[in-house]
Formats: sequence, structure tokens, C-alpha cells
Amino acid sequence: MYENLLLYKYVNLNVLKEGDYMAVTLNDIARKAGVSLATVSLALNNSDKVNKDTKLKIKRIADKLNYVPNARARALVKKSTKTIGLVIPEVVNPFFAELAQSIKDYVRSQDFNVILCSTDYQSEEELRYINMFRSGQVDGAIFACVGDMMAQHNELIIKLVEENIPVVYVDRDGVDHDLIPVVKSDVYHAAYQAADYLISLGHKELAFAGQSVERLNGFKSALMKHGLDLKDKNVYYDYLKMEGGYTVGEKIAARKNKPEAVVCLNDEIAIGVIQALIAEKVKVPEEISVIGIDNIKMANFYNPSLTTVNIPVSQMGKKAAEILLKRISGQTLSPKEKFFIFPTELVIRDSSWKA
Amino acid sequence: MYENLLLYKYVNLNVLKEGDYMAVTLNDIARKAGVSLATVSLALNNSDKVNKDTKLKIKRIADKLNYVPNARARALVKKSTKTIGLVIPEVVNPFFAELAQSIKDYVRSQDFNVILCSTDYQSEEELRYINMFRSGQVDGAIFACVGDMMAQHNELIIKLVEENIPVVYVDRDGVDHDLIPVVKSDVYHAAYQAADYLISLGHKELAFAGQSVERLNGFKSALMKHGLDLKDKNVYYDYLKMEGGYTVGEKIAARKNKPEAVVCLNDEIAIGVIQALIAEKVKVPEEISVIGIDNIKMANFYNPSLTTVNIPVSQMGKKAAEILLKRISGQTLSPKEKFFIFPTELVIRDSSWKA
DNA sequence: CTGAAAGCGCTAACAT
DNA sequence: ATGTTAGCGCTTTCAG
Repeated sequence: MYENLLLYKYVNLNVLKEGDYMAVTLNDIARKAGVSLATVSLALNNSDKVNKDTKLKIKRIADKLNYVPNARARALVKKSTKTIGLVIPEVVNPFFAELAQSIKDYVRSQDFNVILCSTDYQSEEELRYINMFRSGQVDGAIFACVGDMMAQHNELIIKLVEENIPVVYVDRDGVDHDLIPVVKSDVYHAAYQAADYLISLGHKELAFAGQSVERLNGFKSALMKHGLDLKDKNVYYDYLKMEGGYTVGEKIAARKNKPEAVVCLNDEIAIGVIQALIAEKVKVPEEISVIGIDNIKMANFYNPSLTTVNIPVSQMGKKAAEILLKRISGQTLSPKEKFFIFPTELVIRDSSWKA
Repeated sequence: MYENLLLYKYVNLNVLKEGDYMAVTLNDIARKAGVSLATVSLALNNSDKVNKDTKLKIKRIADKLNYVPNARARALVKKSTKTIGLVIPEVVNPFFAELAQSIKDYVRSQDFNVILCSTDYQSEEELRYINMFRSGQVDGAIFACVGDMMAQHNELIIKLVEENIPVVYVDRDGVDHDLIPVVKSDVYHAAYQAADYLISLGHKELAFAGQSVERLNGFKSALMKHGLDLKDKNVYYDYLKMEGGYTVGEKIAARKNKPEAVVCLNDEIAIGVIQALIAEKVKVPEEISVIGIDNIKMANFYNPSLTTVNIPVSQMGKKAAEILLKRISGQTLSPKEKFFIFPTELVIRDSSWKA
């Protein structure tokens, strides 16, 4: 809007004493231009209610003074900050990093900013953020925090929405999709695909590593379909990060009767598992096949390269951002947008092999 | 400050028609409590100028109404948003992700938020952010964008500082450390250490991959010290990520006379190089040693685990955040804080080996 | 087309 | 101890 204000000049009208900088305001410009403050505001906002010549004159002066509108003041009256909150467990996690990046990219193209809200899997942190959102610091928010412990906040988040702070969930299920749209990938199916593929390779005894009901269920359903049963000792229902995967790998390596293949909650865990297995001289994939979910960039650069199930994070992020901004601008959502689900895709690489 | 306001109740005083939610304001509370707006403000800010009983009464009412102060209004009058901007090239980069995380963690502990400003290495994006900062959306900013093309903004950033938006640089050098404090790691020395170590292993022909004057110079100085000379064909001076590293690896693999070892700008590039080498049947480290810089988490989980030079990113992030918040709160910096340099440390793992 | 004026919701003197 | 008042810098009717 103020493209031509971005000049590199710098004039300071109202500096009183050195070191006490005061930003130039509409008033400064008004005085200098000999018009009223209101006219300046209109002119700079390109209203056609103001004479072309005065507009030009005003803009020129604004340029010269290197005027930048005060975002705080504008936010107060417009009741909008042009920023959204993004709640994720952590940035140090390729999946969420990519999600964050795609969301930021999209909203930025629409002149919005994003406040980074990582919770480190702490539910109290999520609570703090919810309250911050209520204070009007953001125009809307995306919640992408997994974990069952977060579910307790769903009611609070609904209140947020009722207070006119739109929310969209990513890979988290809410209750009422009219109130809170959901963008997700079919992780149930992803886990199913992973297990199904492993079984098709000839593996009979499969393990699962990670904490996610939905994925575990998908995993189970594949076993069931093939008439295989799941032993308790084969599910390592715990852990979310790479180190945790390493622990699982160590445990598996220490077993006499090892599973033939393991499906991991995500690629990071898979890498952890593989790393431990290799360290313990268990060959991957010759002795044990390992498969991840997510298809992070590193999966393709790992050694052995990781067989995994692709989840289109960037697309999901963009879609979620689109939906959120639509909501913020008051547009209505199509039924599909209220529950948008992305398909997943098996990516075969080198960490899985015929038994 | 309003701990006890976080109740889950929800009362709406001034809803006029359904769906038209209006937040409760100080005025609502004042009316309800039969006191003035000012008293309410003081009470909720825990001023001791207000009677204990009225304070309690006011707080109780605020609770009941589920009051949350309006951050936008407060920002306008306090001339502070309690948020800072963090400019990095991209979140999808383990180094910057960790930096972002540590900065966020620290400022959050001081009740600040961070706006994620990634530039994707685009200098125009940095410009947009600078201008956004000028609008008062943030109380300060951290710039951690590398790249020589960004240097052109240094003047603009200095103006920002002169307009009372404190800035600190991370791994980027400015001009005037009084104006813009710098927190950095000794990457010159890091590259030196890497090369020096490789030479100590017996390698004589070393290559360098990546685009960074400082690191290349450190690399060169190690060669010089040992009386080795650097052939042009051994420096792959280019802007690179993991894929770029892969390309370099392919080029190296295709050479008749291969270098014996390669120092990479960072771990991601190193991983790319190794991956290509392995794909081309060149053994790492048996035939070529590869060493990275940064010591990202993945370095330890890679295969072969990556020899690298540790850079204490998290500490750097925290320190930068500390310094920035000090500046924001008007505290003066010690000379050391104006140019804070972190030492680096060689981390020997499996990607390097005696020739 | 331009100006005057009323806020947005809060803080912070200054009175009382 | 509490109330009154004047802004913060901007947008937006409503008059002229």
C-alpha cells in the first residue's frame, strides 16, 4: 500500500533531544502538508475520496519523512493484527519445521505474519498460548500439536473460536468441524500401508514403535487383514523422537527372537531405531526391515535410505493456512474444507527388504 | 499477572446479538464493580495504591467475566508489543531450527513472543521484514541471515536501531558493535580445526564445499600452516544445501584424481556429499574422509556418523536473546556482550579416517 | 473533496 | 484510596 514509502531517506521532524527518537505520525504529515490528519489517512490508504493532487502531495511528504504507519495503533482500531499463531510441539523436528515453513510462506503472501508457538509437548504451554490468543495478539491460530494430553484443551479452544479467533487443526481431531476445521493426512492408512507392504515382502512378525493411537490402529488393521496377530512385546508404544527410536532399537537388538520388521511412528524414530540396530551389528534391511512415516527430506539422504510413507506436509500447511485466512476474512468454508484429508503414499527405498 | 483469570467460565456481558461477540473490557468490570475504570486497571495490575478489598472484589469480578486484557490496546499505550522478530533464512534447516527454538525458549521465559521471519535467502524478504519492524510490530529483532547479499541492508538495520528497535546479529557481522551487538561462533576457527584435523590424519589433498568466506579462509589457513597448497578444482564454492552437497559428491566421485578429504560448510552439505559418494561406490571414510561443521543432531545418527565441528547453537541463541531483551529493557551491555564469540569444538566420529 | 470529531481499550499523570 | 482526564496513533463516520 505504501510501496513508495519504502525509500531509504530518513528525516526526523519531532526529535526533541538527541537519542530520543519519535516516529513520524499522520499528524506530522498533516501539518507539513497543510491538510487534516483524516485526509492524510485517506490519502495514504489510497481512498478515491481524496483529490489526486493532494494525494500525490501527501504521499510525497510521507515519503520524505520516511513515514511508516504504526501497526499497534492500526491494530487497535481495526481489531486485527494481521498475524496468526502457529502451535506446534517443536521446530526442531523436520516435520513441523516444514509445516511451519509452508504455513509461513502462504500467510506471508497474504501479508500476514506468524507467531511461533512451540510447546515442547507441554500441555501447560499450550494453555499459555491459548490465553495469549484470547488477548487479541493474533487474528487466528493453527494448532498442530499431537498427543492425547492436549485433548483436554479442546473446550478452551472452542471458546477461543466463539470469541472470534478462528482456529484450524492440523493432524489433530476436534469435535465440531463447523467450529474448527481439520486438515489432516490419513495416518491411519499410512500405518496400514507400511505394515501391508512389509507383510507383502514376506515378513510375519512385525513391531510398532511410537505413540499414536491412530497409527497403531492402522498398523493393527493390516495385521488383521493378513491374519497375523500382534504380540504385546512387539509394540513399543512410547517415544516421539530420534533418541527414543534409538532406545527401541537397542531393546530389539537385545532380544533373542527379534521381529522381522518394524513400523515406526515417523522417520526420526525410524532413523533412531536403525542407528541402534546397526550399532548392535543387526543388519538393516537384511535382518530387520525398518519403515518410517512422513518422508522427511533426510529419509532420502539416510543410509540406508529410508522406506517410508509420504505425508504431504507442505500441502497440508498451505491448505490449513488458506482455510484459516478464509475464516479470518469471514468467508464461508465448503464442506470439504471443514475436513480436508490428504492421501499418503508408500515410498520404497532401501531400509526394507525381502526376508 | 492474571493467573486467576484463567478459569474456564465464560460470561458475556455485552453480547448484543448472537454471533456478535464482544470482549469484556475494563469498563465492563468497572461498571459491574461500581468503581472507575482507572481503579480497575490499577487493581488488575496489582498496584498497591488500591485498597485490598476493592482489589479483591475487582479481581473476582474480572475472573467471573473471564476478562483478558486487550494486548493491542496495551501495546499502543505502552509502545511495546512484547514480541521480537527473528530473521533466519529458513526453518527447514536443523541449524536455524535449533537457533529458533532456543531463542523462543528464552524469550518466552521472559514473557515475550517471537515472530518467525524466514527469508528463504531472498534479500527482498529481509527488506520487507525490516519495514515491518519499523512499524512497531516488534520490540526488537534478531538477524541471523548469512549471505553477502544481505550486507546491503546493514544501513537500513542501523536506522531501525536508531528508531529504537534494538537489533542483535547472530553469525553475521555488522559495523558498529555498540549499535548492533554480535553473537557468533568462531567459524573461521571451526573450518581451521576441521582441515587441521584432516591433515593430522595424513590427508594431503583437501577439498572444500560451500559458500562462506570466513570458513573458506579458516580452511585455507590450515593448509597454509602445513605448507599444503589449495588447488582451484578442490574448492566447490557455491551456495549449497543437502542436494547441492550431493551434486558436489557426484562431481568428486567422477574425478580421476579425487581429493582425500573434504571439509564441508555444514553438516547438511556433508551428508549430501557422503550420500553421493556412497551411491557412486566411493567408500567413506576409507577412500575419502568427509567432515562437516555445526554438529546437528542428525550428525550423530547418520551412517557413518559424522565427524564435525560443534557449534553451540542453542547457547548462541539464548545469549542473543538475552542481549536483545537487555537492550529492549534499556540496560547497558558489557563490552563482552557487544561482541560475544563462542568457541567451537572438534567432534570426531566415523566419517573421517586415516588415509 | 476535506475537516472535525468520536472512538478502539488501555495506562498514567493529576486531582480529589 | 479512588476518580478524572488526557492521550497512544490510527480509522471512520458525519458534516461542510
